[in-house]
Amino acid sequence: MTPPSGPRKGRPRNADADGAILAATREALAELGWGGLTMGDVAVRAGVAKTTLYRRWPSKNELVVAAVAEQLDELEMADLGSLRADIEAVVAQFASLLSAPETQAALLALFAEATRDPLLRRRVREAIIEPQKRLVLAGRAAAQSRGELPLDTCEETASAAVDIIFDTVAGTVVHRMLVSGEPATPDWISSFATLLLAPLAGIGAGT
Amino acid sequence: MTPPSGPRKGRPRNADADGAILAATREALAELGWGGLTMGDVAVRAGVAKTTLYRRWPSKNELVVAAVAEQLDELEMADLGSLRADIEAVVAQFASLLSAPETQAALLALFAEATRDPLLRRRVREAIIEPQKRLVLAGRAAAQSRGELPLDTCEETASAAVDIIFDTVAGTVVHRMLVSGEPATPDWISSFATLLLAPLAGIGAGT
DNA sequence: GATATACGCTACGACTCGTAGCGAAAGAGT
DNA sequence: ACTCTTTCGCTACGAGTCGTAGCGTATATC
Repeated sequence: MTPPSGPRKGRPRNADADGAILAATREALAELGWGGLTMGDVAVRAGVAKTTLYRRWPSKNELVVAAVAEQLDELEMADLGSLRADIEAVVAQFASLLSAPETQAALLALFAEATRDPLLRRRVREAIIEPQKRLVLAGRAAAQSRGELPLDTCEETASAAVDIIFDTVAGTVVHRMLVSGEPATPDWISSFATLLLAPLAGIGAGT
Repeated sequence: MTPPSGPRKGRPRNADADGAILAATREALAELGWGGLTMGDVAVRAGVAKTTLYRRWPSKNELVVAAVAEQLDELEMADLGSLRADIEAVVAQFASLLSAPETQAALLALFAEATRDPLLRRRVREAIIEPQKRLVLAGRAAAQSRGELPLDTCEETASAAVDIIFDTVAGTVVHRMLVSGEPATPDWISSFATLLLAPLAGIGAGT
């Protein structure tokens, strides 16, 4: 995407431009959608020439992948001392991110294009989806160290559990906020955490 | 969309064309994505002139809404005698529909465009999302009549429950199949049903 | 028949993608 | 100080698309 290591000779790239372009991309995507997003418009918003965009990213697809990936890297898993609190915190954080119109349109538009372009789909998985599974792994590990969850007995089972938990959390929150368009209120988050904890914590362990 | 009631005079519309156009739209959307979908291509696939498309739908957006809505109306809630079986059946049905590339690209592309266009979003909610909540309502009613679930005590609570269940089921399945790209195997469906049943059925009722 | 609509075809203006060429700017190496 | 290399902004271009308009023709009702 960007040159592996900064070029040694010649005029250096404007360091501020990358951030400005990615922010402009998310902004434009939110207002205009994938179909309405034009490279010329992004260039004007970012205050650079259109050729500068193509000098740094090879196509619209790659530009949008970068713009969305940058946004989602903000997520963090807190350790608040209980599994329920951790779940509610990360869901709230995720929901807060998804409540920004920039992120909404950007994420969905990208997923949509990815269904047709296998290469883009791979890039989305690598750059956006897989990195976020770290949240589930961190939350599980913390809960296990606190004795809230049993330790893993089988590597394969544990991996499958991480996948299904990730699908459920990400999918449900995304669906509620982006498709149904309902906000994730504290009450809703609490209900959802209860739903998640029941099968995880076993009989009598939830609160 | 189509004239409120058939015109009384003049040449009637070709009745077969509507179906052919909608099918061609889904097919083209699957192959080319939202960005690659062209009205001219759809017209060729359907064997009609481009002007015929615009005579029946005012824009690409409206055409795709109609194409996807038609596809999702196929879903039905079976009554198999137990809540678990009903859930697994409807999830499998939903997953089967979403495994078709036509539906995948169509749904996501539409959701993405809907995030920017409030009017389109309303049309999507009315024509696609809300009608499917009937599945949750039917499943709950059947389970209540079998004594598997308690009867509703509060109208408002029941409505919120329907919403959260719908978000969770639709969101998780959509996310797994469309975003992660993993198939919904019988094992996965069974695990997911367990996850859903735990909070619903209370202690000791699941299997 | 007269009327009214749908149909297929072709052409059109406005717009976007991604590329190419230009002169100028801003650094690194000698 | 001078050269070399890369980036920058600008303008223009070919190919392709959207959505519309006009034409002649087909197929129905009154």
